[in-house]
Amino acid sequence: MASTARSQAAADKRRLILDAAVKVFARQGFHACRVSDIADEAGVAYGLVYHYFSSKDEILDTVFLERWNVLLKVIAEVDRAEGSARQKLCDIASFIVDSYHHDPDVMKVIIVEVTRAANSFGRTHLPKIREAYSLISDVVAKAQQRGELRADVNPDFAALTFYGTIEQVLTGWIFELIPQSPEDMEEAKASIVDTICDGLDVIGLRAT
Amino acid sequence: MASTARSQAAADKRRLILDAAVKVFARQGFHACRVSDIADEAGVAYGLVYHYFSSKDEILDTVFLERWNVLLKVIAEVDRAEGSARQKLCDIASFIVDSYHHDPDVMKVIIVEVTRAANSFGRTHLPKIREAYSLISDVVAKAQQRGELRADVNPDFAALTFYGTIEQVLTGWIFELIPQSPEDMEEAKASIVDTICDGLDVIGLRAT
DNA sequence: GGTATCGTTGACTCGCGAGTCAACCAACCC
DNA sequence: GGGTTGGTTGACTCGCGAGTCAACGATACC
Repeated sequence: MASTARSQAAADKRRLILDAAVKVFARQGFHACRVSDIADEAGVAYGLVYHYFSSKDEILDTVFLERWNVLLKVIAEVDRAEGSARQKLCDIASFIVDSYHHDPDVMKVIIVEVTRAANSFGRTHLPKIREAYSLISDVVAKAQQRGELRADVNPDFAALTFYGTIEQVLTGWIFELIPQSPEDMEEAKASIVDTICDGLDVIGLRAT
Repeated sequence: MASTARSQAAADKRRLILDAAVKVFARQGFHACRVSDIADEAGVAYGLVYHYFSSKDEILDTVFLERWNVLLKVIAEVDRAEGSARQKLCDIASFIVDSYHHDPDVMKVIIVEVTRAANSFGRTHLPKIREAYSLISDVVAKAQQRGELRADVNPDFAALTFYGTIEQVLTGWIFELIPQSPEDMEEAKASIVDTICDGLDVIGLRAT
């Protein structure tokens, strides 16, 4: 109904600008780039950006929320499903790694400009970011109740470790500190979960 | 020799500005604050800041390097000392946690404005930051050779997990996501190492 | 006590880039 | 085909804040 040729074209333009913004943010960083860079990348006039978005900030907010809400939905679904804690954590890690594999730019922007940008957008979106921590914490807590995971680790702390490791791995890829071939990515999924669940100690050395 | 009353006073002023900058950076963030805020906080004239530092950036660089070099020295010393891997990792975690306990503002600035600021100062100081990863990786690798830690975990990956967890915990404290009484901090030291070394799984569930 | 040195001052410049706006144009409607 | 709506344009404004600089003042040295 609201889908005349005209309003469809408008929606496309908005998408076009959003996608261009992701590219530019990923390439130059949010603060280092100018709004004119986004307009140029999208091939539209400067002013049009302000027709679709009220500010430069709003563009980044939109990029972040669009993707983060998907992540939250996926984690919640994983939590509700049947399966072991290890499987669930693996599913979550896999989804994030696959997201990066599929579209490195969006993930780079989200992590570098929001999640890790504690003083600017990270602060604004702290509640949203905490939701993810909290959902992961739930997965751990439930598994502890089933006796599947050690009960003597604070589930919030476990969530911190799990998410922290994933973020570090993605950051490593983003800044080319660690290899990132498709095989490396596949391996990382397992490594993350194994390290978190099994620990670094050799078997048998484990403290009671 | 170079320690006339005058040059001593000059060194003190430099220190004064540096300390004021830490306070201001911690309170407002590097980008959000103005150089005049630093001058005000230090109780000196605007221009004097530029007598001691060539730019706003150089102030943050100085704050970061001063402290980070201490960290690198400590990790290297820990690595050289006798002791189990668990003890060494605990020493490193303790040093970082104690640093935060002793002077939260400096650590906040280092983490928020440099270490986590991947697109601005994090990029500039990447080599320095990597040194820390590399030193931690060495600690793990040596312990693996002694048969003390599992050999099937990439030591670089282990370093990522270890440092990532610590950074997340400090970030949690900085943004008041997790409790940070002196007892919490003491407990965190042990929790970090236990979780990393022992894993989340209940004993016996561990994969071969 | 005269003068060179160097710390200290704060008003000023200057470039940058986010956001505005008046005009323009193309599709749709009657 | 005249008019209305709504997308599109890009030159312009405007505030901000980093960095400059000319003048000032206190200490050291002879």
